[in-house]
Amino acid sequence: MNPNGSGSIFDEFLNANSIFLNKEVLRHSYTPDYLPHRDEQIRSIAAILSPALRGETPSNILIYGKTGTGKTAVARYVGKELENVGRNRNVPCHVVYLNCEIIDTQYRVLANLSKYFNREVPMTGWPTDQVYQEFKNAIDRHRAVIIIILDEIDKLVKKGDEVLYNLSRINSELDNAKVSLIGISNDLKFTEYLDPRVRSSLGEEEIVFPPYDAQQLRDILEERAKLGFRDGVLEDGVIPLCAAFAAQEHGDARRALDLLRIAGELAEREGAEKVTERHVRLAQEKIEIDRIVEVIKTLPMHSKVLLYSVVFLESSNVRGATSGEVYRVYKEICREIGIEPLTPRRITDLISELDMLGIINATIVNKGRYGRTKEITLSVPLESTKSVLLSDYRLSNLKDFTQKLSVQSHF
DNA sequence: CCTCCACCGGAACGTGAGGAGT
DNA sequence: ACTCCTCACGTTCCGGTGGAGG
Repeated sequence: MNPNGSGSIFDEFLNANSIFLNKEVLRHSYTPDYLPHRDEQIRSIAAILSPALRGETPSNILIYGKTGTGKTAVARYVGKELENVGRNRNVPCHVVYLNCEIIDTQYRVLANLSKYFNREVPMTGWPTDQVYQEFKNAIDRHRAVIIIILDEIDKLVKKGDEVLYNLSRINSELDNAKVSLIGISNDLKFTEYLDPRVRSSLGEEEIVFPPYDAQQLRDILEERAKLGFRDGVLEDGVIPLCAAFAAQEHGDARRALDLLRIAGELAEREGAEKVTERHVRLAQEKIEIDRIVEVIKTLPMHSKVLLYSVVFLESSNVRGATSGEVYRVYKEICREIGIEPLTPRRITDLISELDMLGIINATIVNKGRYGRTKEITLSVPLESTKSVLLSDYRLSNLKDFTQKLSVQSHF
């Protein structure tokens, strides 16, 4: 027994009557066995891939759809099934999944593919064509159909379409193996940047995933909730509310699942018996705040200083400061932390950027005789914004600055 | 009705980093 | 190793603007 008089400090959190049965199924990385409202897409992908089971090369496929429309889940699901059936029928099919957001260069794609077929390739160092050769040798030893799923393929294209060109014509250089590609993109127009030959080869078949509506999102959540939560811990309104919030967010199932999971986590942390609509609203708020914090954290330094100027003015009870006022404070802060201020022209652009991001609100107002300017207000919570900004080491010594000037402003 | 404030925002240009080609 | 090109970020310059006050 520890000095606190209980077993372990984790006991309280390991308590048996947890709300969750299995939290993993509520993550969007989980591939469920049943995907509601995607039968049509599953069927068409299966139909396109079915030649693989006769040892023939399936057409390449491009899958489009916004985030959280089930593209990845469907592709992986069909891939898994194909491998299973192939194994039973003794027709070897390999499905390789690559996320191009992480694996985003030609070299890394080829190195990862080689690794999948047990060819160790150093993460860096070899000439690209040697890795390509290595990969071809690795797969061509056996008679097999290989499906390569390239998720977020648009990220790959930004760095040049050479990989896609090579992969799409690899079949003509192979004797035994057959390769076909599934590209997944949430950008409908990304093929515009492609070489026409790659475009036509890659887009032999195109499938669009429409967004889910609120009712469909409810079905999806019900399905996962059965596996993820204990019986009866969800109040009636919880799932519909999650679905409604996510439906506003262009029918994003990922968002809906996040909401449900986070609502559950919040309830659990409170020690509540049930997940209520209030928890869902709190979860919605938390997701929004997390997003803002992330955006602010990754802002360039001058934008941070600029935002801090707005924060400073608002904490001195100046709401709707003009660009001129904000700029003067900004210059002052720059001097305080020893950096060169940018010109007003540049600041105008940075203000517009912050406006676009929804962090501040800038509206043009005419004050007649007294000119024409933008009135700037903060549209995110003041205190949390301030603390995020101050957590940047370059701004950290502004804590005193706030006090110094806010004392002055009392005059 | 005219002026003129205090800024907006377009255009052109400069600069350094990073990638591709050779 | 070298040049060339592109791109993001900034600056300089400047024409434009809606309405309070004269």
